[in-house]
Amino acid sequence: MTGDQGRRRDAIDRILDEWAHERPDLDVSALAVIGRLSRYAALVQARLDAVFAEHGLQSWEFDVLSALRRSGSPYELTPGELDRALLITSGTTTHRVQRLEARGFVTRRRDDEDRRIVRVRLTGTGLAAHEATHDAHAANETRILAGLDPGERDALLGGLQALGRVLGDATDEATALGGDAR
Amino acid sequence: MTGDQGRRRDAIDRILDEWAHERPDLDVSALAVIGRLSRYAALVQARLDAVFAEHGLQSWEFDVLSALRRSGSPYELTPGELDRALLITSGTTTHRVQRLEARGFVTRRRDDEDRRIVRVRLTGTGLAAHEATHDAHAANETRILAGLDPGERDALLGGLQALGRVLGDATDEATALGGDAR
DNA sequence: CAGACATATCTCGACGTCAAGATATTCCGC
DNA sequence: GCGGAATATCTTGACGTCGAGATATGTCTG
Repeated sequence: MTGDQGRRRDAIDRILDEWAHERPDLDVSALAVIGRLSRYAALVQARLDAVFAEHGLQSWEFDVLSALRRSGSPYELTPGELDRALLITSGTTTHRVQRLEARGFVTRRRDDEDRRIVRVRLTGTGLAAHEATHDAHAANETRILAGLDPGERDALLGGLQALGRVLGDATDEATALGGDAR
Repeated sequence: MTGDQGRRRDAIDRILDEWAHERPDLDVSALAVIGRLSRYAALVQARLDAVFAEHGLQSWEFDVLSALRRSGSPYELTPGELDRALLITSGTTTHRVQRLEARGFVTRRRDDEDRRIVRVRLTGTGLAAHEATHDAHAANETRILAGLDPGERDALLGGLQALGRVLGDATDEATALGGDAR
């Protein structure tokens, strides 16, 4: 039902073949989707990492800088906001911010109104590091998808949007860990 | 061009909105795809992890057991084959196999013909652990996708297959790290 | 206004992974 | 059959993340 006539066989096809041989009774159609989602996300991430590395950044560094940048002037968020934006735990945020502070990319200061709150703010250096990397990163993302024809690309986007709906990824249901967008 | 009329807005839409406000000149259409790919892969993984945890397994444990199981009787692979099947480094494989051996799920032995090679074999206990978890896992994957209508699901699968082609994920080009399929 | 609860951040220890290189074994060309 | 290259696995140290809980501050209720 999914017309893979003539398509080049990939690593997931081989896994499906193995299951078909070992357990022909199984329905592997969900695996065909979820296996690819997982695998291709990892392959794409590796390609993104390569460009970040060329600019002397780790993915996690770019993620934080990007979250601050897109929040708009004065490029400032609290650790809690970073937790939620990046789907990471608070301990991870503390650690990330410490290292970005050490590189001079952000500053930290207590809020005076509510002294529980910390304000993490992009420095000029941090903004410059983001700017210097962002164009190459965006071009990289565009290049990765350039091999898709418009129909395929729309299908992928539409399918992912539907998946997002199913996963309940709407404003702040904030269930889980890992992953992010830059 | 991608008709998101009436679609519920998700976390990626909010990120795109922020960029549209901060840098209206940017083309964020690739981010709309790749951001979702990354985020949803992580959200799906969290759901899979939950079922593995109910069965006393970590994802990485199930991954290894599954690779051995689907390889067919005698359920035996070398560490190198596991590296390639699971997209992990050899050091990680050594570590994983040691811990699975400690749990009694696999055995390790040197090959007699070629003493560089190790044979990692599923034990009865390991096979049982896989069997006990596999059905729930498969049902979980099916359930995650159950909210998609057939057209959406085909679009997602087709889009991912096209992406796989673009990423060059064909037999053993083995570029990168992370991710896997179960 | 005291006490209980809520919120925000940080600390600590454990874990899984990677990258680079060490070791052991086999293959190959001469 | 010897020496160097190739292959397979393991070792080591560093790193990023998590989960649970500690600390500090703020809010609300009676």
